[in-house]
Amino acid sequence: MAVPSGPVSPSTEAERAMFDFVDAYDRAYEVAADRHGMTVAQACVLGRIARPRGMRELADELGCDASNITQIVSRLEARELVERHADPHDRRSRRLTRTAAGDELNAAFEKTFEFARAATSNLTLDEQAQLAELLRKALGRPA
Amino acid sequence: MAVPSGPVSPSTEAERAMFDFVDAYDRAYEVAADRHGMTVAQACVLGRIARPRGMRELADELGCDASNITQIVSRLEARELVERHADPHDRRSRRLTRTAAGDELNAAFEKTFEFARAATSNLTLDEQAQLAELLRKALGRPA
DNA sequence: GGTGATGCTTGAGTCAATCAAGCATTTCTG
DNA sequence: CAGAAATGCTTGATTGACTCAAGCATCACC
Repeated sequence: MAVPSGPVSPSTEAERAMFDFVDAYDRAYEVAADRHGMTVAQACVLGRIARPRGMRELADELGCDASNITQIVSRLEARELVERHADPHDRRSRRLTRTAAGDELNAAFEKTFEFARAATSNLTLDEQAQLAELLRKALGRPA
Repeated sequence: MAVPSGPVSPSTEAERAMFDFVDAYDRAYEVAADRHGMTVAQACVLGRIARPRGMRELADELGCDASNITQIVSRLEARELVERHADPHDRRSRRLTRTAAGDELNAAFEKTFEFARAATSNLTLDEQAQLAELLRKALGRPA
């Protein structure tokens, strides 16, 4: 089930458009992950290990418990997509890296998840800039 | 963990803005559900029972197995938020309805999930219309 | 040099989700 | 009309995500 799967009683046309957009994005992400034999959480974690990362770091970024990351990383490690290395500066910490296979799978995933590319390709450059600005403004985080 | 929790190597400013927007939406939804003692899936299902619905119907809409709906509805039913009634026209089928408590909780949830309202309130009416149109166009589903 | 914080893991438990079976009912078809 | 196929839902088994509570090792500080 994509999250949150559709409109929540949107009251305006703009709200409905936002809901539909988010819904389409989430579903596309899920489909892409699945197509590469990953869960959403796994694709999400794998994607973040472009550079060496710590477990804690990822947990904070994703807003979840560290033990959750332990578990997800263990599954990725079992498939030899990521590796846990020792951190030379702190022996409690782990430096996560992607293996070559992990890099490959991640690239394949991103290629499959063409949602954003498709979305932008439906817009002119001007429109893209406009959309970006409006989304930022809507979030209350002006560029 | 919000899904999909952040950018997937976005290559353009517009793509990054979309990612951030979706991420913020998903997180807000999760927080709101949690605040009312529901999971994302539960809030999502509850929200769709504004009018009587069948199990199959919901499963199709959410793109998941019917047995998944059975399970989620059972939890909502245990909390007396929804009820399963017989369908007079098809005795295999169930007509799901919200109880008064279910209506109330759903309303409270929607009030808490102020994401869309907040987002639109950051925009002028003109900008809202523009955003809606751009999102539709990006999705390739012109209004 | 001990005390407390920090980074990670383990174990127990809940929920979401899928698949395979199975039951009851409806619908189609010969 | 009767038998076969399809449909709507549930159950049971299994996997994964997620949380919390504990615990271990290491670091940081006073």
